[in-house]
Amino acid sequence: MTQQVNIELMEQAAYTLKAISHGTRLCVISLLAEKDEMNVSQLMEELKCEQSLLSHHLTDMRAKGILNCRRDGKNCYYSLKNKQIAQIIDCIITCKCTA
Amino acid sequence: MTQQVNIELMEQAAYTLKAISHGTRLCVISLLAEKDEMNVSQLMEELKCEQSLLSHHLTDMRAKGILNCRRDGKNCYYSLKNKQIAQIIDCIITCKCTA
DNA sequence: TGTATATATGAATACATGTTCATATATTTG
DNA sequence: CAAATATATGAACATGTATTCATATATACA
Repeated sequence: MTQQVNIELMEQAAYTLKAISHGTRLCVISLLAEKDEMNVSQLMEELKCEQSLLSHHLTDMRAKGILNCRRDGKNCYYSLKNKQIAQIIDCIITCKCTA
Repeated sequence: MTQQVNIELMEQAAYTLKAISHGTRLCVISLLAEKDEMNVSQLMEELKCEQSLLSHHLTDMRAKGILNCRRDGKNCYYSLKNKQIAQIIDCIITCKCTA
């Protein structure tokens, strides 16, 4: 009586996917995949995103285990908890191209 | 003056990601990656998902270019437009394990 | 200690997505 | 053609997510 799909596992995957399914958030991931670490001001500048809004995005992604944060003086440096997550971006783009 | 991230591209990627970021939808993708084609009744049975709700999910994923649909008599058979999309599931699961 | 800078937080609102229910449509078969 | 089966659709409602705005907190520095 083995299941064909592990529904629980898919729910977990969906939880993480939801947390990154947003233009700005994918941009953050893409940038952090390249630069390893960036502080909020740098991200704001790069993404032309308003301070508070960006902060909400970052805080949420951090809460959901996607980002790490380290404070250095006045600045907070964010980084990817697991760089592999950036592969998802390539994966979807490839899918659309191959479609 | 080259951009560091292609915001447009990330928005497009987010559009597709949003369309699959749901437990049931990931289950559908996972099943179709294995079985190539399944009709709505088979999916309903496998996923214990109510007819109308499943139909909405399928119709939307089809509209967003993720699924294909072919009618054969009374049945509609769904399939993945591009099997590569199933890699996203493995990708996230791996990310969480490696994290 | 007061002021400036960097970032976070909370509440309110706006917007999007998921779910349900009733009903419509397409196909097959008697 | 009427009934049964498989699936889709639309409207209403519920729920979740994004955005804004005002304000709080943390750190550095004069």
